[in-house]
Amino acid sequence: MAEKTMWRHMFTLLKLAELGAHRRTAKISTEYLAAKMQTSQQTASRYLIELERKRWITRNITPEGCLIKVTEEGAKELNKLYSKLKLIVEASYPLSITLEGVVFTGLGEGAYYTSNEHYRKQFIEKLGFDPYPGTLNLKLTTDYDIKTRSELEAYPAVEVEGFQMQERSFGPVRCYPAIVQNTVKGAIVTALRSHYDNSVLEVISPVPLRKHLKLKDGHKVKVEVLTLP
Amino acid sequence: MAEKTMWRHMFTLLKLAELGAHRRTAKISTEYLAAKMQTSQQTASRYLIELERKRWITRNITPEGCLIKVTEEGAKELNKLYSKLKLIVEASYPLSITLEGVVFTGLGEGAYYTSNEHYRKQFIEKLGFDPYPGTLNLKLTTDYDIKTRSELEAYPAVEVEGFQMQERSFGPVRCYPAIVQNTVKGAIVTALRSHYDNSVLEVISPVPLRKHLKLKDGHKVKVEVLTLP
DNA sequence: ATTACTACTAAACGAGTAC
DNA sequence: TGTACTCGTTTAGTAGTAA
Repeated sequence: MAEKTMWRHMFTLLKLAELGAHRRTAKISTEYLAAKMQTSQQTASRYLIELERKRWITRNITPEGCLIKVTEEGAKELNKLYSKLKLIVEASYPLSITLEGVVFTGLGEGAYYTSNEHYRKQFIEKLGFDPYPGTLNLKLTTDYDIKTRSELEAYPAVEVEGFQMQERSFGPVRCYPAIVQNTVKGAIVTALRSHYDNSVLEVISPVPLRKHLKLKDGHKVKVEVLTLP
Repeated sequence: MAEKTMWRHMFTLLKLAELGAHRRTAKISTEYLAAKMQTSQQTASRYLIELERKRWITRNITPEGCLIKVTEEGAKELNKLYSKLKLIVEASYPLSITLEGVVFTGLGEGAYYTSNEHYRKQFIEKLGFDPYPGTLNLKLTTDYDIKTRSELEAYPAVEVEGFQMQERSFGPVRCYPAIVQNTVKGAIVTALRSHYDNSVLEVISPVPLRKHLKLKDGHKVKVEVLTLP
């Protein structure tokens, strides 16, 4: 999903696969491919050269046309696209939801909870990272964000179990993996405390988010919440 | 699968769906989309305008961004791509195989068989067309084509049953829907007669292929054989 | 903040053609 | 036949900016 040419290449690969070059060698001339792709012979030729460079196909050029086979790597690309589409088409909830909120300073209890060994152990195991002590608090301001956040509650989450410690009881926590400001890995946690209503988002991350993203109170932050494992 | 811009649009639609605009309304600014697509804000804006024109999405432009939802029509496009990929990725044999052969004149028995009511009835029912009397005979000349044709035998075919008529017995026929010269609908039929070996391809079609495609003996013809229903 | 226009630059395309 | 090069043309992409 990297370069810009990716989609032309993906399209070409798909066409070649349709024409029988997936899992077997097919004889496909540049002109034939061009007709199937509704482009010129020259362009089809260029595409094949590019795909060969990318190692998505192997070619054996003969006087009657190219013997083309999609490589393992090429097949992997088709599979990746297929999986992505499968999730989108078959899932009943979106793959990701982006929320935006304004940074504010909380009561400082986040550090206590994220440092708690019972929670921490589960975060590491279930989210794949050791949370930096503390949570980043975001206030959702628009109706859209508040509405969207409440939609989120219905989607499956990573469940972190509660526990009893001495005479205090710690409730269960629902987490969603998330990407903060399109760059930093983290998660949003809900019901960690009951102090805040659902116009507040609490974000944890392996790195200190405020320092790392140079955030101050009042800054706007985008969080892309991922709903599927 | 028509225009050239199709793939840019498909890519954009897929991204929007990933960002949550599938089956729900998502707030996605042109700048955010641009970052996700690794392009400029202006280009993302253009894409959205184009998608809206195509009615693949609906937009509600607000000062904080666009409220975007993929339309029914857009969802249908995603589904189409998904189905196509599903066939390619999950099927154990290719979707189509293209063979090339040289026109030659047979013994003229094809007309007798294709006109036979027992066969004809089944062709109409199972292939969806009433065959023009006669078959187009193609001689496969290259090793590639002969080898590919024999691969074909292993793939599921449309089975036309044999029958007894008076004292003669007519054998079963295996058919594969096909597209002749990239334009004309038809089918290849095997075992209609045992006179020819597997370096010969017999093609039937609702139209008179020789006349329709202005074919003479010795002309090369490409037949795209479809392996799936 | 946004979106999207205009004017320009960069890239892709395809006709002609060599091999 | 084939493929793929050069090169002029067309189209896509972006910077600047208005609304």
